[in-house]
Amino acid sequence: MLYIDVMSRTPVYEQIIEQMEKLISAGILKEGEQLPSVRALSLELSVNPNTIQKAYGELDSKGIIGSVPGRGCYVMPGACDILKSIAKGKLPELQALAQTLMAAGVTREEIIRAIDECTHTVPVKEETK
Amino acid sequence: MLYIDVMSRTPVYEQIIEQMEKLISAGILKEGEQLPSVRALSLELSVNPNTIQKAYGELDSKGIIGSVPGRGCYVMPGACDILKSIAKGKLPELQALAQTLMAAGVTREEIIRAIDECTHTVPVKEETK
Amino acid sequence: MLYIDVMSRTPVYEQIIEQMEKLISAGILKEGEQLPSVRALSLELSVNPNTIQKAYGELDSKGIIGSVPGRGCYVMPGACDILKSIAKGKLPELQALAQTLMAAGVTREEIIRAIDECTHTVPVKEETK
Amino acid sequence: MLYIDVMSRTPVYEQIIEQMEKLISAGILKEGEQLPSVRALSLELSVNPNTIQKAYGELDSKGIIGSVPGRGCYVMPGACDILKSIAKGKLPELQALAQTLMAAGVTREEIIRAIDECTHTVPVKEETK
DNA sequence: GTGGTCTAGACCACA
DNA sequence: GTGGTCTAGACCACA
Repeated sequence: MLYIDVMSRTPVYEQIIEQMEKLISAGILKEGEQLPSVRALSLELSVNPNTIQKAYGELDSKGIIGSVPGRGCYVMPGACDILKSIAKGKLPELQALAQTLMAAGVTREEIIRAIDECTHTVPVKEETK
Repeated sequence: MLYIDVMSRTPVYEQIIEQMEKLISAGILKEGEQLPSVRALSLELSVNPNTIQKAYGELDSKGIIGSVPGRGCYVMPGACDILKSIAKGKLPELQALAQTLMAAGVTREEIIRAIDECTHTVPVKEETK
Repeated sequence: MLYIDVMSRTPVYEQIIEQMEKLISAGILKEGEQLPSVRALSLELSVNPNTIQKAYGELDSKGIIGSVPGRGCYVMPGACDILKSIAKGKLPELQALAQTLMAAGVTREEIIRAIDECTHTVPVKEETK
Repeated sequence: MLYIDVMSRTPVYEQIIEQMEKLISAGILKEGEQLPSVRALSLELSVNPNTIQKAYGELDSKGIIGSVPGRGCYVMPGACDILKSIAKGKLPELQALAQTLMAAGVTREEIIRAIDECTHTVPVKEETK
């Protein structure tokens, strides 16, 4: 269900958070649905339970999942809305990056083209490739 | 000339690198021009000389500045081109961010609007404000 | 009769205790009256019988209900008085909370207003019922 | 500076959080000021560094302190405002408690008296300080 | 020196 | 079985 890149610079617990959030935003993990248990996921990913706990803890404190001792962790109702508004909160970060690039001489068009490239993974119209 | 934010999470040496690079891209520090000495900058910013050394070292290894033992550091000819191509190398990072935002439901238009906002600080045309 | 919130962080058996106690304090379950059986309530709430057992056990050990093996559980005479004195025993908890809030700058008036708000659900004057 | 009650039911890391927050709200730890380091506090309180880390991590994610790797942790500007608004967010909890007490027969007056008792540690009249 | 991440493993309350 | 807390201790980047 999840994939961990041990060599990556981004911490394991963040990789887990990111992937869980994508699964939820994509509707693969639905609101109200139960997540794999800390121990189960720890075994599946060969990662220490504490690391899973940390990831789940952060998702919980964001209000995206609710963790109920003795029963498990669940996707909270409203999780998708929260995720979208958190995402909007990251626009300034993207703005900062864009500004840096443009300060170095990259043009607006080059930036937008890059965004469109990575984004139109799904064909838009007649790609006669 | 430079400003260090001690509370910031980005390491001091990176703050220095970023600002130096902006000064060079903007043509404020011209190619061939001499940089402040490690000691001078360390005093001016109240920062450990090692930290300045590290920033200059990285700029040097990128080929943006050249340091001549005994005489000082100079902006290398071609520095601006290097900076632009490094900037282009950061496009994937921006793509990753954009993808994350769109996965969470932020639209292409919201993203482009954000980029334009932060970017058109310089008046474009008739601002009848 | 009772409602269980599976997503809640307060344990199921405590939810049952709280609601039973409210029913008794409110006089809906009168002293001497019989409670639903462990099995019946377990089915009605889709909850493990052990959990009901635990809730009833705690009510029993507080002296609020009495369980007669083979015949069922009954609200004890004097239950309301016990509940009131237990409630008074929780005043320190409320004091602690109030102190925390005031330490953070919330005023006495804001606190009292909040208490009055949530409390005056029942009309204050002339109950010509 | 801090006191840990090992026998308490409230987790050590929460005791640390609560006390730090009180010190900040009270102005004893001022905004911008540096906190004791993770290791120093861990030694002083005879508590595992991870536990301190967890406490500091939560304060950081609330925006009350900022922790800068390699340099230390600082009280963030605006910390007191955040603490007050968090405190206001706890009013519903206090309302719930008050409702429970009143449902069991405790009167409004008994509750307010309790709050005043614990609260008037500071003399009420003529502070000719 | 500073904070951050992670593993290994114990023990707890709760279901 | 579930999640939560904590210790002991390693290793990392950064100042």
